[in-house]
Amino acid sequence: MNNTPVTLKFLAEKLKMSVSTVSKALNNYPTINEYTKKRVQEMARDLHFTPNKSAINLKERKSRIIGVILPNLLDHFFTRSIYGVEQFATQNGYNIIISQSHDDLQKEIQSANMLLRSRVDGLIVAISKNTQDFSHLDQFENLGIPVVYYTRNPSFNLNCHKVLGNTFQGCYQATKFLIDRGHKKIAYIGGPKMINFTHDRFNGYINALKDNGLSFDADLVAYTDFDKENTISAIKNLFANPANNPTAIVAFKEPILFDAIKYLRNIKHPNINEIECVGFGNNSFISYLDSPPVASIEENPESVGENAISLLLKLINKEIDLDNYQKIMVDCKLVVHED
Amino acid sequence: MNNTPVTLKFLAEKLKMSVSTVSKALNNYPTINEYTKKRVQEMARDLHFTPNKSAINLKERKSRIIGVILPNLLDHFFTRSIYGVEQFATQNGYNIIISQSHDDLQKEIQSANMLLRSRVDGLIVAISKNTQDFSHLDQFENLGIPVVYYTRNPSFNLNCHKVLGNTFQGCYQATKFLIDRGHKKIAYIGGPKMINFTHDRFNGYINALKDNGLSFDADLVAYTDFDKENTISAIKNLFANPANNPTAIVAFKEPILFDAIKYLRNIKHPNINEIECVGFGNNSFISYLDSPPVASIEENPESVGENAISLLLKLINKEIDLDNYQKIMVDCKLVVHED
DNA sequence: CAAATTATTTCAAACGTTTGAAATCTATTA
DNA sequence: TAATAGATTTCAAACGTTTGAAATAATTTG
Repeated sequence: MNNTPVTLKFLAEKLKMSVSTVSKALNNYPTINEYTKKRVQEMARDLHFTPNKSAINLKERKSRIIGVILPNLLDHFFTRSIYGVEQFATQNGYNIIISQSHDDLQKEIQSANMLLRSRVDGLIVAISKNTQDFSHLDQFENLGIPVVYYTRNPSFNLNCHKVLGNTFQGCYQATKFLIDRGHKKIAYIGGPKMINFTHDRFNGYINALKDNGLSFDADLVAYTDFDKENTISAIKNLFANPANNPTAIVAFKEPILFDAIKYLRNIKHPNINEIECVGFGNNSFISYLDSPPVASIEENPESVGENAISLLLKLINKEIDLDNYQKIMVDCKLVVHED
Repeated sequence: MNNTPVTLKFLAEKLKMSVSTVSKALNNYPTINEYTKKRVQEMARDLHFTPNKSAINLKERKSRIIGVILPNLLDHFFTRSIYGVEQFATQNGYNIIISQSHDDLQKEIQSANMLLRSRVDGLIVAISKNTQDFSHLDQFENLGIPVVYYTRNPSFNLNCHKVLGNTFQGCYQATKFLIDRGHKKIAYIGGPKMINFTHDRFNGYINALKDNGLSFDADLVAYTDFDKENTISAIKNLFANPANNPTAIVAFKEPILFDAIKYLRNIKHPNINEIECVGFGNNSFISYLDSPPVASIEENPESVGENAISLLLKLINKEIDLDNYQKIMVDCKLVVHED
């Protein structure tokens, strides 16, 4: 229970020298005598001196903290992306404070304000489902604190920095893959229409069809808002009319496929073993499923995170101007599941 | 791009009053005139004054930040526990900095040092697999900063605060559940022997057997270190001798069961549909499996997290003495999967 | 209306650093 | 050996708050 905190002043008194000498010695200033440095550094080590970050932040007018706001940590996409952010941030001497909005605008505003008070040097944010107004985030840019939107972003607004998964390319590739495997009737199950990239993915699907001489059939397309009931009914519709009879499915998200597969097994669909599925996610539990998806669209969340923090750091270091808005697309990778 | 930061001084100049009046007005001091308060607060709002946390921390000698060190965020147990921690911390005006050790001691030491520099007011930690030496964590307590170990903890050391899942009770309950369903030959697949609660869980299993008049059979017990190959071979062993022929399995972790189920299906085990499994986890993907576990042992990670932060806050507020070591057990709940 | 209260505001130091400028010490040069 | 240059150390202000003590203003009292 060492009560007196070990500060520069404390070290200075012990060593009978001034606070500035101690500070400079620890920061390896060239004007400080080598022997003095050695003495100071040894004493600092022995007494477990730990520089007070608050004091440094106050003095340097920065915090070396990056704020991250995201909907939640239960979604593997986000936790994996955090991995990339943390890795890169730590390497560059930054810490991150993660704050979950739980897809609630009020909570997101609270988080933003808290991070503003903490004087974060930059912000990485995946907005909540119902963020329409951005004033709580705009305040950062108004103060010169860079903001990078990643994944979930204000799609209509071009005047912000964005790092996104190239969801068009991912969906295109997946559809093409199924076409190459001989499928002619490929169904598409999309996500909620208000989510940014619902459209991009759909376009990837459409374009792949067109580029490969398949015609688009509206009856092969369904949407779900991820609600289980909703998903099931979308799937039912898709298979209701025997004229459709898709032999393959591309899905917005893998869990949709899991529901689809379960449904098809339940109704004992005659072609269950021929139907091939691909979805966004690459969930590690796939290998335990009985009729697993043939492939997954891996969104490389770590890479998305790393690109976001890397861009943010460039903005912080003024290597890129704040108003020189960047948009970075991170390619997806099709992972084929052998068995 | 507002360049001059809005500080108390800035407000004071605008309002032609002293910095202390402004400060006290914002903090609602009773000695400050109501009208003055109103003027100050309005100006602060209009100019988007945001108090500088570094300055406050420096002055108050605390950070209102709680450090959390955990192995990783990919494990749902931890992300769910974070939910509880964050919730409770935010309610009490604390922020959390999460740092992943990736089960690497060096990284854990780094994280600890970083959090020490950040002058966290308290620490919650789930230690890495190979943490034997605790000096990097002991420094916190030496400085009077409370540390609460949760889940993964130094089992041999009683002189520390701990919040743990009641893994004995969970395993007991699960085994009892299977016994009540008529099983006589219940296998147990345990985790790595060096993990703290491997023993507790095993004891839960054993005690449930004994308390219900079943004799313990060493042939029905296997261990795995979670490595896939290792798990498979453990399962093989269990079913190799037809004399064993377990009709139920209790597993240390659900993924073990997934492997087991997959294996049994692969080898077309004759009693596949009669074998009932229970494991720790309550993974949401269970519902998609073809022969899913009959029940899950839900460890209530949110509650574990909440208990950890709640204890930590009591230690910070000196409602509990630092050396009055606490051990809190959070009960598990058996979740039966209907179908 | 001066003195005593009470209400309100301001002063000034402190928290723990950093850093340019000034001061001091040491060694070199003429 | 005094002047100069170079090496090293110290001074002092600043970062943005908080807060007890001191100062001032406004009000009440005798």
